[in-house]
Amino acid sequence: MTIAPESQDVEFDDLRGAFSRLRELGFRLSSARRLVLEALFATDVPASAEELAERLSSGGVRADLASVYRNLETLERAGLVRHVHFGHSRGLYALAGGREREYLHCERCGRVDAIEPAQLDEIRLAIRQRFGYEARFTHFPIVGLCADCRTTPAGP
Amino acid sequence: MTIAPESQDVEFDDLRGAFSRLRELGFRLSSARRLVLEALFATDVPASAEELAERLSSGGVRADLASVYRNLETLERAGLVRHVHFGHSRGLYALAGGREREYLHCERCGRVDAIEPAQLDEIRLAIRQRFGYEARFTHFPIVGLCADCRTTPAGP
DNA sequence: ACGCTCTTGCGAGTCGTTCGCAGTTGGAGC
DNA sequence: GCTCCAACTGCGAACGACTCGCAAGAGCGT
Repeated sequence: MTIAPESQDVEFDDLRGAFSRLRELGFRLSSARRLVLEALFATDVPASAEELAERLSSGGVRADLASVYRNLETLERAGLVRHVHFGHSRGLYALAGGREREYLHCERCGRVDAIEPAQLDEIRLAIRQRFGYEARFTHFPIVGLCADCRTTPAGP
Repeated sequence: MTIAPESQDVEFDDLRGAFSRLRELGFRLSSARRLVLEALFATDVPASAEELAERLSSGGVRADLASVYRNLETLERAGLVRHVHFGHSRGLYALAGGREREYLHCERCGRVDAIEPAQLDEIRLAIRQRFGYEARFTHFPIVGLCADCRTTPAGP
């Protein structure tokens, strides 16, 4: 999968905004869809499809994993959601729009820093000037050694 | 998978160097192993495990895909090989050491630029100063829009 | 309230990668 | 050069993370 058709950058700051954005694009606001969005608005930590499915079904709503995947794909096309990969882990889903973050990941200790896109603008600019690319660290994080691991002698 | 135990950065510039590095670490130089390394030295384009397996068997050597994976893992532990991911594609393997490259990937047109690590040092420095991370774009590339795609109106 | 379509649950399938195991082989030591 | 044994191999089966096909169900414009 690459990034989907409709997914221009969208701004929205709350559930309502996300809902109406969905409708604008002609998608239905099924209850599963609504609940997935609510679950994502309720946390700042990216969640896997499985976690989201569990959250829904523990909230009393039947939630088939395949449907959760289909819904996440829809939400991603609508520009409301994004997913990230850390290492070789499964995809983790988080809100896009005003809630979008970019990530730094330490490959030694597993630490993840979620940062506001604006904080990366300087680096984005340097990359653009040197290589012509407008970079985004949303799907793949910036990977490396964090300050602690960098200064600690390589353990096993 | 994260990065493996022995895989400190290693320098080596030819097959011999790679062979002796392997032996130093107590790994055997099986013919399959030798051929995988030869195949990687013969190209600059990262190759999938399957492609490597085919290359071996078309060279007359039986090459089970599972063994190729195991060998690539060994070579990766030895610091001789790395693998990259572009988008959601399978892992692609390439030489490390003096032949190591870092990557830029356009998420719109699929273009990949392989660049010498030194060319990224300025950006690496900026990231380290701001966030403390020593970044490496070897496992995950820098993802974004290349200059062409950036200036072309979004097509479908 | 109706009906067209979009969505859903379920079961089965795919793809890339890994595992278990029994047989094979590289290479250190003689 | 031969022996021996841990390291390696092929094979088949398993794995996790998705994805698909289909028949049944549910939004929502009218």
